[in-house]
Amino acid sequence: MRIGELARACGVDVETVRYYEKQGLLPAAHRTPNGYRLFGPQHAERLAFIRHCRALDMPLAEIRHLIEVADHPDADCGDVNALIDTQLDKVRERIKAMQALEHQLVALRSRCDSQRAVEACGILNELMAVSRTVR
Amino acid sequence: MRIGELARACGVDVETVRYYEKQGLLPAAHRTPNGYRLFGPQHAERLAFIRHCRALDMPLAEIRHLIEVADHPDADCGDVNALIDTQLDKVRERIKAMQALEHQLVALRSRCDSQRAVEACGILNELMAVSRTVR
DNA sequence: GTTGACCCTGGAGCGACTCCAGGGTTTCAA
DNA sequence: TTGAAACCCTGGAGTCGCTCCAGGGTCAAC
Repeated sequence: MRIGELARACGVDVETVRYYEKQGLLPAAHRTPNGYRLFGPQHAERLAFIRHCRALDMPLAEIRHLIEVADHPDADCGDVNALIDTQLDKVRERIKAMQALEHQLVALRSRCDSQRAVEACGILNELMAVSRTVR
Repeated sequence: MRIGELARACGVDVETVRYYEKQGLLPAAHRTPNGYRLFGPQHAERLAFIRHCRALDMPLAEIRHLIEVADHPDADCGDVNALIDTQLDKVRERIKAMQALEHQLVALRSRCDSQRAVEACGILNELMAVSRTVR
């Protein structure tokens, strides 16, 4: 199949497919005589695998690692477990930070609920006041 | 004060201060005869303001907007409210996505808890299986 | 006089794309 | 047969918010 078909099948942008190929995450496609890329089902499978990992917010470097491991069926899978654990830790940390952020924004938002002059805006005053304490 | 002192006072990297100045978020500093930047307390206040907004994960463009609004005390503060609301929506959406991610990763991790050959690794098998359904 | 801490500029690098210019090819219909 | 739309190619620049680097200058203390 051509690049557009592959991209559509996996819900990816055409440019992204080319990017993955350039980065070596996707094996280089065959070419038609006019230079168009030709992909097979194994490309689609790998692309879907990459997208699934990306949906889990793994960086490309880790996905590359995972692919390498998967290509050596005799190796030990401890690496994979560790990788998932690291990823899980990162995600949990980010959730915590985001929730703290949410609380701060809610508190900030409650300082001003009406349309007034900027001078009297509770939000701006709050932001400014915090700045002043740091000075 | 010189750039290092300002940076230390606000817990920012020196490079970051120069970056903000170049981006026009911080007004251009005065210079000593030898070319060193000289900052006043109003610079420190604005830098702290920027950092506080960044801690709330606002993009620099929005902070720039906020600064412009704050510089016109007669304007209406509805913009500020809307900006905070947008920010809050974004953060909440990201929290939801991150939580879904966490669940997926936990489910994935539970598929393999021992050190076995990659071939039998539940995690890799799961990732591959999902890829296959997309094909 | 030399060591170390500080300052300057301009430019490159990060991650994961996304977009663009400037071309060629295929497919379909009028 | 012509022409338009949809597809494909490459190489390179742009995005965001920094961070780092090379290659220099300045200044105070020992």
